[in-house]
Amino acid sequence: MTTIRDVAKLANVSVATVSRVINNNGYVNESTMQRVRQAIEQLNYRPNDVARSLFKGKSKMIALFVPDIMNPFFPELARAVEDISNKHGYTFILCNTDNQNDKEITYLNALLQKSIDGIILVSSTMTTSQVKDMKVPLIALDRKINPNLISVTVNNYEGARQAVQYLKKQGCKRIAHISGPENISNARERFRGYLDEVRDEEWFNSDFICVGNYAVNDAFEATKKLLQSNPEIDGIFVANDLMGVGVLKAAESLKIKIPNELSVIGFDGIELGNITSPSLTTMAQPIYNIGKRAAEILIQKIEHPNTVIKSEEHKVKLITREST
Amino acid sequence: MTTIRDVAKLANVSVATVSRVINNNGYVNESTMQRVRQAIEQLNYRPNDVARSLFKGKSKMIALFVPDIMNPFFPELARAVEDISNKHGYTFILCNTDNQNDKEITYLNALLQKSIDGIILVSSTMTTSQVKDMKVPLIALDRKINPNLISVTVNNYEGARQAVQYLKKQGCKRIAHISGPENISNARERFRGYLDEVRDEEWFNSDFICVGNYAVNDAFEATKKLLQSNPEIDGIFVANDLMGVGVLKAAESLKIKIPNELSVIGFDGIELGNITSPSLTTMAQPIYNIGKRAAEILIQKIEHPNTVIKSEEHKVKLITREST
DNA sequence: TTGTAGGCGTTATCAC
DNA sequence: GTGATAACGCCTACAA
Repeated sequence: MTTIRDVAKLANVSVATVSRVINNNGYVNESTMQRVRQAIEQLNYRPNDVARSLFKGKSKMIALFVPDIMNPFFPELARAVEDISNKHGYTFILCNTDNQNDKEITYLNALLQKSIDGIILVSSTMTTSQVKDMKVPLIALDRKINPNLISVTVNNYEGARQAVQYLKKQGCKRIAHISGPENISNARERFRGYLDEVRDEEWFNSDFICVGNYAVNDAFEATKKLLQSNPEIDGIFVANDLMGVGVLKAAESLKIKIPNELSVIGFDGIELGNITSPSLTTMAQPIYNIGKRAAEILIQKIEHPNTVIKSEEHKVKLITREST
Repeated sequence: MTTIRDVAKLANVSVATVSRVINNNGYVNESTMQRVRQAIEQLNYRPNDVARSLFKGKSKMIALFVPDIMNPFFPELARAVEDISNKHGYTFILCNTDNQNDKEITYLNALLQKSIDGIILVSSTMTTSQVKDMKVPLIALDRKINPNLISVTVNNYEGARQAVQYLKKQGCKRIAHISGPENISNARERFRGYLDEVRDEEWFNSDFICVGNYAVNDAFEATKKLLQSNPEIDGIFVANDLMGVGVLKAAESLKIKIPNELSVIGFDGIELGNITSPSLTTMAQPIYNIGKRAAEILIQKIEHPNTVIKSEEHKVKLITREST
C-alpha cells in the first residue's frame, strides 16, 4: 500500500504538504502543488480512510436498520437511503433486525465501535432509554420511536380515514379492518383512523376487526375466518399491502368476487399490489421519498449538528386499482 | 470515549496487559485478569474497531454489489449474505450498481480505501482486467465474470433444458423463449439450454425467440407482439420470473387462458411467482443458499487465504404451479 | 509557504 | 507474567 509518506518522498516535500494538497486546505505553492499532484498520480495514491477515521473519530458510514429486507416494503427504502449516502460520500450499511431488540442493540454496539456516523432506524422495539443520550445521530423512519427522536413518517391516521371514506364512497356498508401488530406505531395509527371513521356507524361491530402481523399468510387465514363468520362484510381496509395480497387470495379461495362482492383497499403502495389480479387499490406512501428525506436529514444532522431539524410527516395518496 | 489506557490506569496495569485480556492471547495472571475485567466492566469499555483496523489492515467488513436491491431477486441474496456476515462478526455493506461499470469501479475504490476485507459481486459489467490482481478477495455470485474468478451460480443450462422438457411433457408443441440480456452470463446459458432443446424440432422457428431485459414491462410488450404474430405458440419458457409476470399479464390482456391455451414457466423461484394468479411455475434457484455459500466462501478466503476453494454450481428445482 | 512532531487507539515485539 | 514502546497512516498545531 502506498502511503502519504511515499508521495511526500517522491515529490520532495513533507507529508504535511501532501496532506494540504489532498484536503486542499492551508497554503501551498502552485508549483509544489503540481509536483505533489503528479506524485499522487504516478503512485496512484489513495488516502487510507481508516487512518482518517481514527484521527477524526468519524467514519463516513451510515447504517439503516430494517426488520427484514425480504419484506417488499424495505428494498425501496434501502435503495433511497443508499442513493443519498452514496451521493454524499457515505458508505451504506444494512442491518436486518427481525424486530428483535437484542439484535438491534448488538448491531448498535458493533457500529459504535466502528465510529458509525449515524443510523436510520425502522424499529418498533427500541426503547426510549436506548435511544436517548446516544452520541451518534439517529433518525426514526416509518415508525416513530418516541416524540423526542426525529422521525420521517406518513400521515397514517389521515390516510386510514381516507381509505375508509373511499370504501364508503364506493358503496360499502360493512367495512372490516385487518390491522398490523399493536406494537408498531403506524399500525396503531391506521387502526385509530379506521375506528374513528366507523365507530359511530350503526352497523359497526367489533367483530369486524382482526389483528394481523403485516404478512401474507396471517392475513389469508384471518380473512377466511372473518368472511365466513361475517358474510355481510363488503369492504376491507387492510393495514398494509402485503396483507392485502393475503386478503385477495382468501377471497379467491372462498370464491368471493372482487370488487363486486367485496372491495379491498391496502396501505403502502408497494409494487406487488400492481401485479396481483385483481390489482390492489391502496393508500400509497412516497416510499422512496421518505427514505431519501431520512437520509438527507441524518446527513444534515451529522455535518451540521447545530441546525434545527424537525420531524416530517409525508402524505399518502390514494391509488385506485381493480380491487375496489 | 473510554480507551484502553483508561482501563489500564483503573486496573493498575499496562495497556499491553489489557490488550492481552481483551484478545485473550499471551499469558496473564488470573487475578490481574479479574482486575482488568472489572475495570472494563466498570468503564463499559469497548475497543475501538477503527484503531484495530488501522493496525491490522483489515476492517471486518464485507460488501455485496447488486444491480438494484429493488429487483425482487436480490433481497433474499442480500439477506443471506448479511446473515452470514453477521454470524462471523462482519459488517455488511450494500452497493447498488445499476449494472454500470463506472459505479462498480467507484464503489470498489471507495471500499478499498476503507480496507474492506472482501466483496461479493453480482455483475455483468466488470471486466477480467478489473478483477484480476485485486488485493482483496472477490467472489462472483449469480453471474460468472470470468473462469478464474471463483463463482457461486446455478446450473442455468441444465435448468433451462428441464424447463423446456417439462413444457413438452405438458403437451406443448410450439415453445417460445423470452431471454434475458445477452451480456448476462446466466441469460446466455438459459438461452442455450432452450435452444439445444428445441433446435431440432421440426416446428422450431427463430421468431419464437425474443430478448427481454429481465423486467416486467419489457416482457409484457414482447409477449403481446410474440403472441399476436405467432398465435400457434402454446408454451413459453421465460428466462426469469419477473418477466414471467409480464407474460402472464400480457396473456391476460389478450384474453389467452393460462394454462389451457398457453403454458408458462419462469426461472428463479422468487416469492412473487406465488402471488400472481395464476401462480407461476418456475425453475427455482436455492436463492438464500447461494447467497449463504458465497458469503461463507468469501469469509473462508479472507480468514484462510491458503485453502483451496472451488466454484460451486447449485441445482435448480422445478416448482409446478398453476401456469402450466 | 513549508516542515516537525505529537497524537488518534490498538496491537505486537521485546525486554525484564 | 508484565511493561515499555514502536508501529499502523493520517491530520494539525506550532515552528520556522
